[in-house]
Amino acid sequence: MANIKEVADLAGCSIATVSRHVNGAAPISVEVRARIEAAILQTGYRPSEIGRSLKRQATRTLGIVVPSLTNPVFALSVSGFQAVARRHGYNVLIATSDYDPAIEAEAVETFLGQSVDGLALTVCDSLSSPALATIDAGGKPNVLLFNQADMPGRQAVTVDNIEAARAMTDAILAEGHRRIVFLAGRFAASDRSRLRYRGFAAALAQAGLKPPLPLELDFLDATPDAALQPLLGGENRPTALFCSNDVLALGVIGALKRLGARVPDDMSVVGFDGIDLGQMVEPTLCTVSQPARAMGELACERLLATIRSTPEAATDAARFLAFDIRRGGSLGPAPRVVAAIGAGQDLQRDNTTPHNKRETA
Amino acid sequence: MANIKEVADLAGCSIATVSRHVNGAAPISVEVRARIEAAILQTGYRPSEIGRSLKRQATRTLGIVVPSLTNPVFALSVSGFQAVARRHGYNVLIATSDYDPAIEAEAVETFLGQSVDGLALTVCDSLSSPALATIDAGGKPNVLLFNQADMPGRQAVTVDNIEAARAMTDAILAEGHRRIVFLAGRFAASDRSRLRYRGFAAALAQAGLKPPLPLELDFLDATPDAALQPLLGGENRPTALFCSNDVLALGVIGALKRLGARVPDDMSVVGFDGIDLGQMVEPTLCTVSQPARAMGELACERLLATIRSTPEAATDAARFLAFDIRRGGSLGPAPRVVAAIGAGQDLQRDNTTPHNKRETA
DNA sequence: GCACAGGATGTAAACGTTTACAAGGTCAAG
DNA sequence: CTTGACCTTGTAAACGTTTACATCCTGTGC
Repeated sequence: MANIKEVADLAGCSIATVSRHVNGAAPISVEVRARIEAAILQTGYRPSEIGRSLKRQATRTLGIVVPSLTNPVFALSVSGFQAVARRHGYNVLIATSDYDPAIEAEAVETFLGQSVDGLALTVCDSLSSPALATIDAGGKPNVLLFNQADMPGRQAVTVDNIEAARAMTDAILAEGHRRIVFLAGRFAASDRSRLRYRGFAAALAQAGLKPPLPLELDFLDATPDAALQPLLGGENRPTALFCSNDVLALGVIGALKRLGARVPDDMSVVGFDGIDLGQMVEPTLCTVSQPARAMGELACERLLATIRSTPEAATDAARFLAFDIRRGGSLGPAPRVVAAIGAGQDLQRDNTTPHNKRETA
Repeated sequence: MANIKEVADLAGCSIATVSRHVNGAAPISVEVRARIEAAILQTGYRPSEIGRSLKRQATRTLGIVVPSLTNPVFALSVSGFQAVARRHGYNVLIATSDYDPAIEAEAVETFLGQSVDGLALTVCDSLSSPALATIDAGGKPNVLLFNQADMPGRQAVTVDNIEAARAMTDAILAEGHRRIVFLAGRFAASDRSRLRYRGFAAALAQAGLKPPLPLELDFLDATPDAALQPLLGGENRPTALFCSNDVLALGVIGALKRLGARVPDDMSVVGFDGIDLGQMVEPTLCTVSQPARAMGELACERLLATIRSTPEAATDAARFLAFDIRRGGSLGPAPRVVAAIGAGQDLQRDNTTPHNKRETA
């Protein structure tokens, strides 16, 4: 509201002097300083960052685009990103794409219009993202988050999705499972899902098994019961489900319970991400844990380093972070006798372990 | 990068004409239009929002401050807020206060410096918030989210926390519980917690019971086991716990299980917020559900209405939204025989309901 | 007594827009 | 032919800063 000119007039000096005082850019005589301070107090003057940005050609603002905030793994990374930005005096503009490449591109467009100093992105598909192309064209500092680098030189903060999924699949195989199905939420709209499936398929192939096609579930549908039903019948039903992320896995576990299946006795379920919630449910969720908050923090640090063109940043731009196969009650040994799940299940149980034994033991 | 002048020079016209074309503000002859479009394509020109903002004295940017993004109830509201903002062509700056009034105030300060057009806030304490005072001083459009209005005329999107907690407490009492403890996360840093406690205490008093003091847990501590232990011994232990929010409630349920208590047979637990996760765990969480996403959306709509000074907005500025007492398996009847919980519990059980009966029935 | 250093302040341009106002042109009505 | 209406375009000011450059003082060293 009050601008620098008002303050200057009130203090009886020029706007340059006020600016210098506000920025501590030059020594100001005590008398003038006192008058300026009084004027600032009286007018409630606050320097306009937009005036500054215009002059400085830098906004001290970063943009971050994620598919959604309702998946804790993204919320957590945004949280870390924002915390680091704040610590360095940067603001954060946020946008969610809802897994839609068009919205994603539009968000990037908007952010570029806002002259953000840099961008962090979790895109639907790093290989075909129009958003990424736009950014590259403009030469804005940027970093991928959760996506893997689509080209050499691209900064990316992520785990190796293929290797992680392979390791998790090996863990499932080690429990004796032989029929495992990969469930994906938004398979088409997530390159992470596809990479994880590749790791899954590779592990199965290495074990001499033919990997079944992934089954796509719309995980915005809170009750995937109907979609799951076909997996529960027959002698050849799967005994384990690899869900492409934890939110999906928790939804699937809930659906399985409603359908009368015990997890993990009748069906093992594993996820990917390592959200906290997975530790709170029973059985606890077996999953691939990635350090989401730290990833958001690191993405921000890399981005700031790039903006300040600290060369150190570029060094291991795309090196993978460590993941962790987190054991949990939702993965158990394959049942020795496989029975169809559903009505009449009680008669067919071959395992009478109490539900909570695993956790309270 | 490229600015309007470059485009104008390349197109052989004045910057005013380019501006008019970009904004569709006036008819442009076909030839000139073609030249301008070519120039824009060639230069990759994108109008600078910061130049616009300076001229227009409006940024089309909103700020939102919440305590954290890791609590789904806030993440969800931010998500709704951002979606509505986007739909109206507004950007969103985000900040998290981590329940610290100082950070909260600093964030508001920063946002004002950025000349946001309006602010949505979930403050620690609406009655003593320095941030709120700052905003009022500047006269910026603003709306509280989850906080109740601290003064007449303040816009606030929230449920009636006192009434909601009272209703939930009545539901607990109706199950026969007589010793109920209120557990709060960050009691000191959340006016919502305090209001909910007041409703809780009022309901108990009305039932002729003396409300015990609230027990404060640091819910950032993932394992509140030690803090909970004292509540589990003796004949006079509580049989129900009212947690001030769902995240805390889920943490408490997890801890209780580890400590050997069955929920709800040995101990009932209820929460507040109605996060989706509560429906995925077993037993499902009994809670007060508030429509977090819709609240974020409404907050944004109210804010935009205020910015455009549509009078309609001010009408029911602070009217409460409806809440919903969501039944769930975590609230059961009070045990007829109360036994201490811990080692040897198996011998003292007076209720042999299978763990999952409630859900699969 | 003079030159010069250095401190404090002012002047004005620049950053990228939008827009009031002015001006030029074309055309139709009188 | 003149007038005015209307369409298209240009000129220049304004938005709020920062900062190079200029200016004016004061004081010090010779």
